[in-house]
Amino acid sequence: MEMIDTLNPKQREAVLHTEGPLLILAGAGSGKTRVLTHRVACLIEERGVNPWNILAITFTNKAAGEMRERVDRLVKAGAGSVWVSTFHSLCVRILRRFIEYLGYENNFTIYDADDQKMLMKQVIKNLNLDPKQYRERSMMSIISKAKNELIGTEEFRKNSQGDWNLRKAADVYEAYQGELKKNNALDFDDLIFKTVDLFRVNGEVLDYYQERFRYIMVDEYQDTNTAQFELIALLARKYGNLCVVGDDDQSIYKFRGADIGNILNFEETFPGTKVIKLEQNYRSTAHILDAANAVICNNRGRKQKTLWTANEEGPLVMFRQYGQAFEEAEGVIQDILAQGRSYRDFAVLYRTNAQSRLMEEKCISYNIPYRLVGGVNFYQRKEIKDILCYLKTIANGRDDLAVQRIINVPKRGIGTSSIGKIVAWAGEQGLSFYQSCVQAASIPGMGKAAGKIQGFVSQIEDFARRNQAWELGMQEDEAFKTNGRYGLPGLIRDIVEETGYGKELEAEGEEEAKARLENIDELINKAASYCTDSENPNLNGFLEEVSLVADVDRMDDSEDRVTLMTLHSAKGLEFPVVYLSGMEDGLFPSSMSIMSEDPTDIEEERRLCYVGITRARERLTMTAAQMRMTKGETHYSKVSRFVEEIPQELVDLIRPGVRANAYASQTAKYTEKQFGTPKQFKPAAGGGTPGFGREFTIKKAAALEYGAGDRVRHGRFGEGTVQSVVDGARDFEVAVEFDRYGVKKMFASVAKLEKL
DNA sequence: CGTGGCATAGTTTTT
DNA sequence: CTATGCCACG
Repeated sequence: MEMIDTLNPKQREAVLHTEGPLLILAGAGSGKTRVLTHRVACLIEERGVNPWNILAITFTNKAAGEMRERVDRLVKAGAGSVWVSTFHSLCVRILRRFIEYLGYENNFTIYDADDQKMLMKQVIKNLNLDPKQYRERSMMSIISKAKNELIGTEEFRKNSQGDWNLRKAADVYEAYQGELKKNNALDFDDLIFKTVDLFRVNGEVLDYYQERFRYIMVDEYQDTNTAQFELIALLARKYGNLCVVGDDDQSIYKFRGADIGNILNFEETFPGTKVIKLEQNYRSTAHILDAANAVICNNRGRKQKTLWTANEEGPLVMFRQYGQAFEEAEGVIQDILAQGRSYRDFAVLYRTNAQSRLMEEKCISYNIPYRLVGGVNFYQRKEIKDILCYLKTIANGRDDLAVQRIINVPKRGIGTSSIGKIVAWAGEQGLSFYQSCVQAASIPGMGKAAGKIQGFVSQIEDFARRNQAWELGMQEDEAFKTNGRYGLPGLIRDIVEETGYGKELEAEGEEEAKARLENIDELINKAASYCTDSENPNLNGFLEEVSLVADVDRMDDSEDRVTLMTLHSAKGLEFPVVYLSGMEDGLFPSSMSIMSEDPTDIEEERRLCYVGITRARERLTMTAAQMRMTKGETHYSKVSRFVEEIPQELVDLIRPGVRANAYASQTAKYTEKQFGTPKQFKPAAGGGTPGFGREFTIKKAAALEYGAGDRVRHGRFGEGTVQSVVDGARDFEVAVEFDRYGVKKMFASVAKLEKL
């Protein structure tokens, strides 16, 4: 396994430790994906593990895709059998096979946040609760929290004794689950919850998957919630080969139920755990990393570790404060233009999606191509949801929500009163909404609307017939697969045309309608590529794939564009040049976290800041505005406390009325007096080696003039004693105990140590 | 039954 | 400020 030579000792250790529980604490940019992929390779090629028995879990499809690709490249045979998947798609696959044990049908549909909201609204209405007092939002978050904690309806009710409000919430929870079940639907949290449920209820199914997944790896472990933890723990219980990779400093999803305790207590939970820390960062310049460390070390309750790098110092971190928020946006955009590098090298990050607007406007006015991640998800757009609801109705008439959404879109003259009658009839007869539609003629008092409803039903039936013909035909005939005759794209086109949906949009004639039609075209393209890429394309498979995509997943980096996104979306990504905008107290950290009684709320924000800083490879600029409009009011804010936490000497700062560190213009240079020998910072050429962090050119010396025990001097860390010298493949790796900075490891050629 | 106008609430972050 | 939702009128 020659590729092992390219790993550093710690990485190598992590790769070779294949048996038993393993916790890899991987700092930002320390090459964890590399370790994971090599570990898979090691399992298969060195340990003789059947690829079929390996499971790698990630949080996003994008991460899963990247890992899949790299495993395929690394492993010659059998890589395809390794199961690389997100938590959610793993669970969907399991549930599609075995959910009948829980009383659902295996063609269940998956509800997204919008669907949940609609359903919740109905539930609150049905229970005759005051919608002012019981908001969908807060009810949903209570239920979501419960599910993430694996608290089912009965247990929730038990816990709610004594608290009137909680008892009401228990009613809502129960009714909500009842509706979901009636619709044969699961929400996102259910996917995990029900899978754990399944494993607990049915020992055979659990055993089957325990046998199947003898080696389990989990990425971004710090962001797992209780349900996910339990899922993994159950699966790993039999063989105990569980390897988790994470960084407690990058835990940023507490609001979604992520429990940082899962990583902090891993060693206690899994006795005999081997812990390996990856502390060498290959991504960022020393200045960027120092800034990140300076910020994060203000947090308590973290695993002690210090990220270090052998990379160049790089330019100072820049901080710019502007007057108005639009001036901030303007400043960022002009800075981007002034650097004259590829647009794809830049990312502008912010705390809240609302901030994207100003940046977008400036990009448009300066004609800068940009890619917006997040905000309104493609699949949440009205027209896309409409079409998808047609498809859902065709696939599974039991999804009442979907049917109700489209029954009068486009206008068929079926109004709220008719729909009310259908719902009532369905309730009386114990039918689904759609079944009730089928019987429209027998519903009392329906009148003229009955014919219209029947028209709708026969249209759906017609589509369903065509789809069935395609799905059956496809299995016998390869040509069907590639949309040669009909297929999914054809079905969507027919829906748009035959229902009059397209006509209705065209009739509007507005700019917006045109954009909608284009979006539908994009959906058709998506369907076409699904049909070609998928082994066994079918309608349900398509709906499933579509319901599990996040926005980052769709981020294609082939085009040369500036990336705009939230700090949360940026996790796991890296860019040569990063802007952290809106560095204002009250915005980042958010006022919620500042007001909060719980001091760990601020710590979560700080971790978010740490994530943001460590996305940058070469150049980091933080910006803030003194004034910003929110809810129609101008707010004045102070500079974010996180900025203040960065030592002054690391920052090139400009703010109205204040100057420090002799402003050094766009191409930062840095002051000799502070850092000793100035180094020429040369940004590596854009689009370098894909995937793994940038490394600056290293020339290995033939031999070193110093050895263990010698006193040496370093440009930045001062004097120290050499602890060890390891002759690595590419360079000597030297560990030095500095008098003032503690132990640091570094590459000899980069560190340029001077023997005393 | 559909539309247009007005009132109100809302901002964290998302698989 | 903006998006959504509700109500009243045609």
